Amino acid sequence: MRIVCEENLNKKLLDLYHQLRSEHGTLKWWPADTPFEVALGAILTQATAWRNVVKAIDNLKAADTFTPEQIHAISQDELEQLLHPSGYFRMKAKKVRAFVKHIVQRPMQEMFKQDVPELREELLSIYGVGPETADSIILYAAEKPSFVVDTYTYRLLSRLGWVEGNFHYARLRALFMDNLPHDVNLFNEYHALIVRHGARVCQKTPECQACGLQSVCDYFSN
DNA sequence: AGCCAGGACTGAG
DNA sequence: CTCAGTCATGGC
Repeated sequence: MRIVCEENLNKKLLDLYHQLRSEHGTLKWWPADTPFEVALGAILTQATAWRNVVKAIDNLKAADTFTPEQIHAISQDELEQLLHPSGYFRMKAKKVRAFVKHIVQRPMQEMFKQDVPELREELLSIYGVGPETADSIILYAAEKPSFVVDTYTYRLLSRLGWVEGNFHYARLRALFMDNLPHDVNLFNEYHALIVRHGARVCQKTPECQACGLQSVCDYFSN
């Protein structure tokens, strides 16, 4: 992946942000009540529709198995059954177990005392936590400025013609973080808007030649 | 009836 | 390091 146009990326990224906001409003993510629920959702939503994640989380709540300690106490088989509707349930159970094992020994609030680079490294060291999951936890649970990138982000920028080539997480994240103020609320809303845009608006229809959001397409087509 | 969803890990070249 | 294969359910 390479960045096509380097100049004025700062302004372009802010313009795109405001276009998305005018289209979708203010979202104030993440759909969860606690930092642990954010992390759980971040792992469960890997390559999975959010509606299926909700089913799994509801199962955990209904079984009164929703604290790190409670999840840590049950078996792999039991966890697999509860996570079943979220897909990849064997892998997800393994990942969730690795995560709770880590934070039972070292609570999230302790981890969150670190700065972003150290916190990110620690999260990445946990089995099942890759770059997007780590950044989601940092931004939406720890509330520290680490930009979250996903396939929707790549599609949008790719269709706008700002990047070319294969998806590259680190370069895409750097594109945002090197050209925007490190503001938690800005990063929060920006990623949320991109996902909302991608999931609800940007369909792969023939008429969607660019990104699918008409105002964005119109605005950046000149 | 396919196609694909807010990825990460593994092994091969 | 780059990349295909693997994991799996449920909604449209």
